[in-house]
Amino acid sequence: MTIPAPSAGTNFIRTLIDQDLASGKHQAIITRFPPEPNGYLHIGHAKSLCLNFGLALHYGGCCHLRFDDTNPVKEEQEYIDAIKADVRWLGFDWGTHEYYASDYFEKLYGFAERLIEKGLAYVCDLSADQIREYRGTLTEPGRESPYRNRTVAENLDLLRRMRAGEFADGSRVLRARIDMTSPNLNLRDPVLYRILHATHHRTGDAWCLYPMYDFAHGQSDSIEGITHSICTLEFEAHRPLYDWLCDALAIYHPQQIEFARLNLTYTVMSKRRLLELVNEGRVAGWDDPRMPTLSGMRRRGYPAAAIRTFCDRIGVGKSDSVIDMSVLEDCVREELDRTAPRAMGVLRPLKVVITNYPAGEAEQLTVPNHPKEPAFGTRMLPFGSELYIERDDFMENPPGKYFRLAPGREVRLRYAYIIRCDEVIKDPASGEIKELRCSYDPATGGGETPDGRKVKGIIHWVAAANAVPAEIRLYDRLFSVANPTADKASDYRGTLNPESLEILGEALLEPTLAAAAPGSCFQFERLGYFCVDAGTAPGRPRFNRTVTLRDSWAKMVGAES
RNA sequence: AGGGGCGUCGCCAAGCGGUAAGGCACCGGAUUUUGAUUCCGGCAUUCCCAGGUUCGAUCCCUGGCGCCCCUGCCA
Repeated sequence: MTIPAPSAGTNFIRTLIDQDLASGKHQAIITRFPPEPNGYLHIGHAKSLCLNFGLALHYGGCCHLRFDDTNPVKEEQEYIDAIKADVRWLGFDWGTHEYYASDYFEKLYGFAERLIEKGLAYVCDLSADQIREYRGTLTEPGRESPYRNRTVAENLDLLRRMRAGEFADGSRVLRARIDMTSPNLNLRDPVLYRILHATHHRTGDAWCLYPMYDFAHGQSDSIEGITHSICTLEFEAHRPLYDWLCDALAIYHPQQIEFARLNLTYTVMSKRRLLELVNEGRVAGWDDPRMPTLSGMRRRGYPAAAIRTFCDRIGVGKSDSVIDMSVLEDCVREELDRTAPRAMGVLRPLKVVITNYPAGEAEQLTVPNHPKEPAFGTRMLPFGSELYIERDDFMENPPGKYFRLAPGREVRLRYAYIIRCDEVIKDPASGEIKELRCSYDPATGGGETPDGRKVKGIIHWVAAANAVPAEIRLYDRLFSVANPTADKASDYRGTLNPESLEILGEALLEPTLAAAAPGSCFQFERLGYFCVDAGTAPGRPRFNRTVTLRDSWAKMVGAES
């Protein structure tokens, strides 16, 4: 596994840590990545991963992987396994530092009793609806619960009986005793524990009492000695509670720091919505190549290194932002240009017969696997009298500046000869072009043009004789609008792009591609980067298009229409 | 409306009182057996607005305006 290089750029969090190190507040830093195992990781998590692990790498500190598993009704082992696989794939190593909030349940419960003993928490019998009523609103203060002044002894007794399973779900909760008039609603006696008779994926039925996020997260940070607890902006209003709890319990007090979560154009980034897309069958699963999940991107062919570069490039700040998808695609192209061997494949084949090439004969061309990197070596490419070219590379009535094949025109077959189109054969009934009759110039092999004539167009091709039939999946943006959730009046699903997946069943590839291993990535010359799908069947490969090449011709044509 | 944040180029983002980095996108041009890559050049007299302090302000002060988050026994 390649070791990710720590980011070169700086940000407000690094500035803050530099100060903490300089002032002697800390000698070393410990961060953590705290996913809840209730879904798969997405590119937004990658930002957090790169930040937290990157900081540890940069400062020679340590980053813990901690599962925030305090809600048994939503969490599953499947997600834990998937999350660990994704973190590893991204290139990060948590060593022995794999933790679970559920490992701290006993300790957390002890904290609860400590709070009660200090008169800082109480058992409340109000229903969920009543608690909401008592909480007040953004502008009006809340009212104190009638159970707020129970004695320490009574609270302790009740909490113990809650733990013992004497009460039904929802009948009682443990609350912090803070201030019902606080302008920060999180401080209006927040719920710390709720009763949940549910089987936990790790602790089984040992508990029927589960801590809320606010009473688990900061405490777990404290237990692990986290120095900088980095979370997203929406937890900003929780920070006063985070601080209050650490102080009330008189435990080690980590510093919570918030940053802006990642948003990407043409996709959604909430686990709830991604789960909906999966459950409603709008995509083929969490790892559908159109999904912004790490597993989806991996299947799509995005290299982990490209995702790390992306996270570096976008920076870390506190202002809400939406990153253009082109930034990610640029990172993917940059990485793949360096690392992907070249190959030839025809997506939508058009038959070409070379009339002056001896029928039945063939030759083997030796061609490079990378235009700039000799270390990639060479491979053999068969050439014969029957070939296939891309339908797009021929036009009967080409517009100006089109320099591919057209009747009477010449074009070079990449790494082979120059051919001229002599005849167009059509289906008499439909008028569809069935085949091209061309002649080749034997003197122009290997890139030679002895007479110095100019042939601007170079196209890719595949020899018919040994062509490998393949299925190619073309992906486009999942949504057809840049910000699917911007319009709060309508459902984001209405903006799903109906053309986000196009399946091409008749593609033809050069022979070497038949044996390509699942997951391996190639550049199909002039088309884009493609990777062998994880679910590919032997004998008939299935490729996913990772990303197209930049295409200034398409841009020019698109601009005119 | 109460509280907490944020506002520098189309999208991100440096900048921390001394006269606006960088990336993506976009537009030119060179090289090229991928209309790819690479390369070279262009792209904010201006930092949400208005006042003020200062020799000097994107950076400090005051007042506006705009956007985001908070009323789960989710995280």
